[in-house]
Amino acid sequence: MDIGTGKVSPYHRSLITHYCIDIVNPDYWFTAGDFCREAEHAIQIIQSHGKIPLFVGGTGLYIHAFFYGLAELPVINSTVKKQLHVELQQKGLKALYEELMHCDLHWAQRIHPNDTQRILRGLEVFRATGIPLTQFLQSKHKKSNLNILMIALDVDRDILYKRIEARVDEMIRRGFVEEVKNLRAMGYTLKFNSQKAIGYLQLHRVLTNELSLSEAIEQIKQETKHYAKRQVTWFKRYKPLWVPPDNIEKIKEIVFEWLYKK
RNA sequence: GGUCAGGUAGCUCAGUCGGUAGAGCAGGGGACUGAAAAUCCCCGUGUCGGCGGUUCGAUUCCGUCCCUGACCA
Repeated sequence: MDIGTGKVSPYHRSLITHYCIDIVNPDYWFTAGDFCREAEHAIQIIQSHGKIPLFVGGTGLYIHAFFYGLAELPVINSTVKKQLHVELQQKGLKALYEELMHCDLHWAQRIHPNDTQRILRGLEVFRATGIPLTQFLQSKHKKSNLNILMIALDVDRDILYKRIEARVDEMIRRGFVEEVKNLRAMGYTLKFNSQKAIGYLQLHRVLTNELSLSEAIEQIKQETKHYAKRQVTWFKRYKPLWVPPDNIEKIKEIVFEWLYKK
């Protein structure tokens, strides 16, 4: 999964060591917890070389989980998850939400009755452990020892959206469809979570004749714009330093100023 | 040229038996504790094509003109 993920090129990777890339296969159910452990490990290596780690990316939950803590939670048995999906089909979401109100009222009140994913999460934790999710959440540990500088790239929305469209067109040009064909040939179909990522999902549907290529491209562009908007919402919350992305000198200046102040 | 069907929110369309209108999508804002490139919440005034007429009152009825589409010449 190189093209559709916008993975850093081998050339750039030869210049700067990147961590947490190519660490799992497409059949692995990667989680925020996995990310925190991998990132922690990477940080230790980087710091042992006397260097400063840079987190680069846009997955709001992963960043949040790493810097602001994640509760200690056991891995939930996948049969519990599968059972819940079956029940969702049979009984409907309302029934599951009502069950959640009985086993974890605090969680149920915190989330919206339409929020399928969080309803399932609350139930799977309770069913697997007998303990409400909200009780686990009280035990999170903060990484307060970290001194971080958060920089966010500030681009006008209409320019951002135009760049997203160009980026998707470029991915297609570079052989994104072929990449998904190859994944299918290796057995990586939509039953794997990794294949539900923006772009992969739509192209799998093209290859099963559920979508035309042009429809898929439009959808990928649209979904990416929505995603970018959600990322901006995450970042705003941390009150980062917003910098013009093309002004490298300005960014360097900010970073050095921060380093010396430290 | 004629007949018919349309012209309503950025787009696709509902609707008003006459009391100035609402859905989906797009767009904007927000939430976010192991699926997160996910999941979900909130936000809808627009000469209802133009001009006349009828009416207390017209986007709605009538006339006329303009535009689009289909069909007939």
